[in-house]
This record gives sequence, C-alpha cells and structure tokens, in this order.
Amino acid sequence: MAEAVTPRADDYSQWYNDVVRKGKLADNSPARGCMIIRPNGMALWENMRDELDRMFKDTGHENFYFPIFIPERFMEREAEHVEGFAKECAVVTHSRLTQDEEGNLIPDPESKLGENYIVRPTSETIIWDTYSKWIQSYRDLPLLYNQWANVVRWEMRPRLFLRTAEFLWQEGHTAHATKEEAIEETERMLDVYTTFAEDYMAMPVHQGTKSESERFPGAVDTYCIEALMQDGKALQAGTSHFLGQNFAKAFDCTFTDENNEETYVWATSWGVSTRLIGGLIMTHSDDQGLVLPPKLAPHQVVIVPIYFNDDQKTDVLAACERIQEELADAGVTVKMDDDDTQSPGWKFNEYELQGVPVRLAIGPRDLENDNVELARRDTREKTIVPQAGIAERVSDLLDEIQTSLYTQAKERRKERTHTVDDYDAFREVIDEDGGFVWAHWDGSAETEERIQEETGATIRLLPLDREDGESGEDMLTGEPSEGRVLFAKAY
RNA sequence: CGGGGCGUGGCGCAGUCCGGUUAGCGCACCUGCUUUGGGAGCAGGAGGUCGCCGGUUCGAAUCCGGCCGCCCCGACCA
Repeated sequence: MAEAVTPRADDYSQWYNDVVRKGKLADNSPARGCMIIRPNGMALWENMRDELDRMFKDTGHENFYFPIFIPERFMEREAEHVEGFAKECAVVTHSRLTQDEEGNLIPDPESKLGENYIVRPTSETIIWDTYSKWIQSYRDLPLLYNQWANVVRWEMRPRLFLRTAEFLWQEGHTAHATKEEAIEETERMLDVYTTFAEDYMAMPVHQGTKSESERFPGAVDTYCIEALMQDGKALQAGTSHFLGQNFAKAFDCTFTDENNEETYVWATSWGVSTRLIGGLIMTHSDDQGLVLPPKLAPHQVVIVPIYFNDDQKTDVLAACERIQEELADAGVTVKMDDDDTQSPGWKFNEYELQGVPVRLAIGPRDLENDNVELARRDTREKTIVPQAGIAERVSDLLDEIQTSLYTQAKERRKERTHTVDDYDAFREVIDEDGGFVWAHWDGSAETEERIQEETGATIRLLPLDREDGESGEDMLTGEPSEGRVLFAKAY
C-alpha cells in the first residue's frame, strides 16, 4: 500500500492533503497559493453549483456577470471595505511586457496604466457603482442578482480549497426599497445555504450572526453558517450580509419612493465558495480517502467487471452494461470501468480514494447466481444481492448513505459540543477536545480579543434567537451576558 | 514578516558531512508473456542541465559566495 492515505491520527494536515490529491480533486499549481482543480473536483463543484443555482432561481434570482477588474478608486469609497480588503489585493498596473537590457521580461514602463485595476476580491464596489445607474424609482426594486465568478485574495497562508489565493464562488447582490425587505432577503439566503449544507452536503451547520470583529467589511450585520470539522475546528461555510445603506451611500445609489422622497437603497450580499469542498472533505472522509454524499458525487455508482478469460468477459460485460442502463434509467449517475489494464483490486482502491458512494462488482460467480456485489463507501460494507430489482435497491442504498452521513456528522458534532460556565473549564475543553463551546460573553470586543489571545478560540456566531436564551455572566469577566454564544478554534 | 525544513528522472527519496568510475533506489511509465473477486508477477526498456549564477580544484550533486523557489509552524485572514 505505497499509496495509502496518511491516517488522520498521525497528521491531520497531511491526511487532508492526501485525500485531496489522491481523490484527484486538485493539485497545487505553479502559481503560489492557487490550485489546479482536476476534472473530479470540478465535477463535484459543478454539482454543488447546479444545485445552488437552482435554489437561487427558485427564490427569484437571476445571474449576471461583472468584470474581474475593479478600478482602484472604487475600493476607496467605503471606508471599512478598503480597510478589510486592501492588504490582500492583486493590482494590475501595466498592460504589457518588454525586455530590459539584460533580456529579462519586465512590465513596460511606457504601458503604465493611467489608473490601476484591482483583481476583484469581491464585487460590491463595481456592482453598486452600476446599481446607482440602474436604480431610479421604487419601481426598479428589488434587484435580485447573482454571479458565478472567480475572485482573488492574496492570502499569506493558503490551503487547498480552504483558503486559496484564487477561488471560485458565487456572490449574490440584491437591492431593496426597505430595511425590512433587505433583512428578510439576508435571512432567506442564509436558509438556502443551510438547506444546501444539510440536505445536499450532509453537513450539519449552526446559523447565527458574527460579532463586530468578525463582520464583513462594510456590512451592518453578517449572518453565517458554521460547521464542525473532524479535528474539532470550525469552518465558516457561508455568509449572508445585511449591508444596510453603506454601499448605497458610498456609490450614491438612491431611488424615489411612492411618496416622491429620495432614499438610499438597502443592500445584501451573500456567498459560498469552493471552500465548501474543503468542508465536505473534513466532514465525511476517512483514512481510506474521500467520502462523498450521493447527492453531490460526480458518480454515485461505479461498476467493476471481473473476469478471468474472454468468454467470461463477454458475459460479464453484457451483464454490466445491462445493469448500467437499468441504473441510468432510474436516474442514478453511474460509471462503468471496463478498463482492461487495471485489476479489479486496483479499481476497488481507486474508487474508494475517489469517494464513489456505491461500488457494484459483477464476476462469473455472480453471473451464475444472478447476483451482484454491492459495496458502500461510507461503512465499507459489502453485500451480495440479486440482480432483479437492482435499480430500486441501489436508489434506496444511496438514500440511506445520504441520510447516514448526515446522522453520523451530527452525532460527531454533538459529542464535541460543550457548554461551560467557567473560564478554566473553557480553556481545558478548547485545549484538549476542541469542538464547539457554548459560553456566556459580555458582548465586548476586549473580552473577545482576550479570549482569542489566551485560548486561540474565537466567537463563531451569536445564535439568531440569542435574546430568547438564558442570560448569565461572562465566563471571564463576570459581566452580564445576554445569552450564550458559540466558540471554537476556526479554519 | 519571524522560526524551522527542503530543492537530485513524473512522484517520493538516498548520495552531500569526508570532492574522484557510467548519479542510485522505490513507485509510476513503455514493450512482451503470464495475470485479474482488495493496489499482480517475471523479463526487457526509456527517462536526470543534481534549483540558478559565480568561485575553488586536474576533477563539484558534494566545498565556498550570492540569488531564486517551495513546504511546515506562527503572525495575518469572510
């Protein structure tokens, strides 16, 4: 087993990298901090994208596309936004290269741009500049748009999928006539993300809002979903921002309402990225490699034929093709691997590394008894079942795997979720087990910062119904707390 | 930006301390035969400016100087 995955217990980071690379999802690229998404990884992303896109359209949104370049002056318009993003922007300053005296390629000084362009780290600025032209009247509202795009944030320490200098994402940008409507939209999209995470990714999440220090630069309120990874660290899986009138004011975007009054437009933005793939990996995968939920797997089933001579080959392949068709007709995405140059054993390992939810093997033994061998990736259980009714059986099994992955993940989260009242206990839990910790917080940024410095844990979210919860005293300062908040070390 | 590690066929490494045949090994790759129900075996084969530049030397992967790049930990970070 020279190509086995490093066990999680030995080195979690190495395990993660192994799963990504051996699952053929992505490679490091020659461009620092960027990744090459391989066909397997892209197919997974496409499935996620297609499902999310459907959900966005079902909630009334349309897609558009804005340029990758943002005029530098736009970034200056919203003060907090500049501060948040300025230190991780790639900047385009020249339009061509030339050679110096030594023959080295350099940006041609004569091609220096009159104004620099920023490679978008997010598109609020250029979009709100345009919205100010599109919106005049309340009749123009709301605008409910989304774009699928790549963005660049020059991160100091990248990790495949979790934090890359360039990543793929969607960003929704909506404009509303009233504050209430904008907040409603912000919450609606948070629910969309929650449904997607739980029903499709089989990844349980908590909903909430960010503390001020973790808020999106330029937002009034940042809503988020947070998931717990197998190593006890939290992953922010999606965010939905209520932007208030901040960007409308920065880009002078007003409209005339029913009473002929000029008012600034209310805004939201919301996004999820290829980071979700990192979350998917760290939620379900094991020491044998990738484990994918059936609803998102590029192939739900792989068929592996087994034969020892040409006569058997003919019969086995015929049976495989028949079953492949039967499964495809039932709406199952199925791949048949009839590659003659690899052994069945090699294929078994390969598709486990790739996380294919169900493997179906057919050999001479099965043909004699009209059976097939079914193996599920999540539990690695193998069963011999009759060929008759195979499509229904496989469909049921896929449903069961989907449900089971979610149940297992939720169970793991429950085991690693703690409630503490005492700061010493808090430190001990964070140090030894990690995981989520519900604790009281006095609401001050100073306390939050001190806890982060001393323990490495941050406030992941304030629950949406925090004010309905029990009040108490801050575990560190003893000051009054309006309710427990969720702490964890985070990616 | 601070601390640590590493650059040698596609990948992973040995060799470097102590300079000296034709730079090795495992995996992967190509050809042939035998194989195929959990990463097959044998035989043959191809593939390397030893990160880059300069220096020392009869001779440099190895010693010296400079440069570049990557990885890990930290700081940073939707």
